[in-house]
Amino acid sequence: MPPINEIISTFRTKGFKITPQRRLLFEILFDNHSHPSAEDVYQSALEKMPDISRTTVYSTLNELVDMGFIEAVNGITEKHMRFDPKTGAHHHLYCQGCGLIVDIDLDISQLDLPSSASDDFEVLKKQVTFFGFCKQCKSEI
Amino acid sequence: MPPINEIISTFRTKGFKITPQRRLLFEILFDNHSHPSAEDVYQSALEKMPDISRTTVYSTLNELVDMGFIEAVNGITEKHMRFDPKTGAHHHLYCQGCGLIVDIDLDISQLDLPSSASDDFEVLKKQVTFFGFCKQCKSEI
DNA sequence: CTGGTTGCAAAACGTTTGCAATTGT
DNA sequence: ACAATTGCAAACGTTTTGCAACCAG
Repeated sequence: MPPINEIISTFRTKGFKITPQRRLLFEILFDNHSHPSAEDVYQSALEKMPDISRTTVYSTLNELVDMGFIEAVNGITEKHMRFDPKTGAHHHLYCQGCGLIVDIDLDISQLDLPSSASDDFEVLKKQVTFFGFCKQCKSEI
Repeated sequence: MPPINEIISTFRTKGFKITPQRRLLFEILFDNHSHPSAEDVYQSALEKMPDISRTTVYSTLNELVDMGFIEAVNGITEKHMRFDPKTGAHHHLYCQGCGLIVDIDLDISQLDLPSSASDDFEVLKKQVTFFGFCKQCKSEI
């Protein structure tokens, strides 16, 4: 996710308006590495703006995804979507106990599809997910 | 997913009964590499058993997952869950156009968490997903 | 001013649950 | 016979939508 000023200019360029709600949501997401769900973002927003609605949170998240400023996290099986302001190539570690997601930088440029599959498929992105348990969850089993 | 006989014995051993519905669902899933959703399985089942209910499909899928005979596919972000009768370590290729999922056998034993992360985390499984477009979807863009 | 935005309530979606009737063993 | 299973309908949690009032530019 780029600096908030850049997001604001892009929104204005596209004819979107900058409301206090959107400004707050940009701030909540900027540099946020917790991979929050929409509900998490809504709860954070409520602290500073008690009248904000879920509708606004969902629609702003969708706008940010459409513009490529944030991404939905792939690779985990949860009932709700989680969002990631880190948009470059990276990977994730996922704790199956508490749902913790940690960004992992790892070079997998060597890793490629077997040629049998790659002839028929154009790969745009490849991503590794590590599943397991964090220190705390491990100790609670 | 092991032979259907083996699944049936395990069900019986656990005190579960073998109904025509369950038998049909086992057959639909056995050696099925299409990574179907619950709805896909339900639609297939309807063809042979027009009165089967979604409830039965969902509960049988859950039982099979609990017993480890099938797995939920992780690595992709779709609104519905997809199931995989192939349960050993393997990877997936996912077409963002049509939702095609193809099993990929790939050795990633060399691929590990950076030590910074691995100290605090017990990795049980690591999985690669290749995102992109299949031949057909590529040509339709 | 005026079109984009908000927030409410209601709908949509996949999935789960409570329960009475039915069935496998 | 008796517990397990089925199928219906209703509930669930997350996300989307229709719409009237509101507000940023």
